[in-house]
Amino acid sequence: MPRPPSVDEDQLGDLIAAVFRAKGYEGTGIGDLATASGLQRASLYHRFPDGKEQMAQVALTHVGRRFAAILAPMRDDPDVARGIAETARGLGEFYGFGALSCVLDTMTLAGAPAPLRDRARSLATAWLDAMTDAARRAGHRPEAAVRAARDAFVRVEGALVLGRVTGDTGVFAETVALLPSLLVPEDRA
Amino acid sequence: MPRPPSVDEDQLGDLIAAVFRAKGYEGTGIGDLATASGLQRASLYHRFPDGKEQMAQVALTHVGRRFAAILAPMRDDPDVARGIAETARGLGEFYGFGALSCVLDTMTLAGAPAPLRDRARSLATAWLDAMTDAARRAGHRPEAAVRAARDAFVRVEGALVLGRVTGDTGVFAETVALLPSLLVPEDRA
DNA sequence: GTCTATATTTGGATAGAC
DNA sequence: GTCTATCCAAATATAGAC
Repeated sequence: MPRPPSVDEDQLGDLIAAVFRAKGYEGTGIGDLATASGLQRASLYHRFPDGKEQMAQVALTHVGRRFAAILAPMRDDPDVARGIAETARGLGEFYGFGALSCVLDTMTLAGAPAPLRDRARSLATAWLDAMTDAARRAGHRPEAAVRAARDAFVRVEGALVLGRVTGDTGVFAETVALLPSLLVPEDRA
Repeated sequence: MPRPPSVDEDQLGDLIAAVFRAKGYEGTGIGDLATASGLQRASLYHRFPDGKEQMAQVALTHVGRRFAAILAPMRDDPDVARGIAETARGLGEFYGFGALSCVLDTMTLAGAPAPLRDRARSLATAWLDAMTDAARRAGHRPEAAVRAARDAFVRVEGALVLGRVTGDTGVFAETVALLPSLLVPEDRA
């Protein structure tokens, strides 16, 4: 009878994604993934026959699923402002309140395989589109909504870099707390 | 008689820094640096006997010098607002108008040697301090100056990530153009 | 499906001639 | 100071037993 996996697909995706997002594509070794997952390297190749690049794709897929869940309130809550606030909380938690990095940053350095970079771009676009749409529904004009979403993206990514470089996670915390005021117009907050 | 170097110290620092900033520490190979510099790998080891980590330190030192020059107007110009505007232009150019990455981002991923991360932090601190000081002299109160500087840092770094991930460099251009209004109080602009 | 053991390639680093 | 040639360790990937 088939042997059950020692870690299920989703757990494995989570563990792998954590390594890639901290160390980037080239900085991540199969040994790092083995250590993080509790599997031997050969077992990882059994799960992902196409090797490291496939493992990285799995990491991005996992992040995409996590992100979709985080963005859901902003997209679905009839009270858009409340949904945005809930999504902001989710983002804060997802990024370890400023202590973690973003795969969109760390996995897109020059040297990463083009398919990975493409996938990262589509993740970024999905996130930006979701914020733009929410800002629009919250009362922003189309142009202002696009700008607000870009601004939110820029501030989150920049605050994560600041946190990693200086060790100060406070700016990220403030940034996340500020997100609703960015995406919801003054007079609708 | 001693043979003159085929590339001088500063040129070499520039070429090496360009590779590290694009590919990060682990993503950069000695072969990449050799290709970029036109030297053989062994020649790089002659220049930098302590190997890759020393080469990365040289890259950071070079970036530190470039940065000092870019920050000079903001620090020295008696007309602070004018100096800030000039520094902003310098930053825009240094980052290839949004097409390049920042070493503070790419060289600080988990896995980079601690001394490198320390050096990157001190570079970031110097930049933040310079902006804080300028904002203070431009008329901001101490607390507001600190916040303005952090905001400027966050926006620049975030816009560079956005540019790398989505290919859209326009946001970085806008960000740089906006820097003076961030660092100079409304009523002093 | 996971493991131990191993093959193969890459990459950091060195030796020594010129 | 730069080069060719080489060493050696690390990393990706594979083979085959359980």
